[in-house]
Amino acid sequence: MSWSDERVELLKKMWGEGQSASQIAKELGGVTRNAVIGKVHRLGLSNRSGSGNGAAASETPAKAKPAAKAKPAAAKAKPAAPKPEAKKPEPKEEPAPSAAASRVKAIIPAGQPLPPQPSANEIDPAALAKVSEIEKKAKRLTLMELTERTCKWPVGDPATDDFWFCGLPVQSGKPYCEAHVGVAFQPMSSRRDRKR
DNA sequence: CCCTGATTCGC
DNA sequence: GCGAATCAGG
Repeated sequence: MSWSDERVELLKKMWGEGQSASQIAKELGGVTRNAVIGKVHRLGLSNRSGSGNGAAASETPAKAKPAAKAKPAAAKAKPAAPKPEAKKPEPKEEPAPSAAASRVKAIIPAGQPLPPQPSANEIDPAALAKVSEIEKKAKRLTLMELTERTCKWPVGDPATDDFWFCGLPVQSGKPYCEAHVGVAFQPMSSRRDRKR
């Protein structure tokens, strides 16, 4: 694969959007993230820290990057209210994307919170807003496309066509992306005790 | 362990 | 110019 004009443009665009090199590489196809980074440098893009070296200017993508394009996503879907438990038409049980990898470790370690039950939970509005925000950028993966490191947050109703998994990069080790970890880990504080 | 970008250097 | 290998950090 060579760096055609179009590919370079896409590279520039995505880099400008704050996409990671690996994501760009994946999108382009036929190149590794190293290739992308190398090209970025050759193009004179790259960092803003200008100095030095050694230290990677780690930037958190999906942060302060208002980009409303890239992928034409069906705009709608009700914000928030993810359904727990994806039931697929197979008599299988919980999603177990680890099939291949297996033996490594459980994808969802015991004690890991499951998605909140819509009826039995109140989630921080800010976290929810964040979620509906990122869901626009979600990869919308199917069950089979999930991997050990894609967000497994279910969106929509499994019984309808509108069902998919977030699919964004997970937050190290956890089963969900950053935003979804945010709501999944909500401490049940908003539990005002009902004084019967 | 996973990830990120940065740099080097043989091709 | 290219990108794998390596480095450095989170």
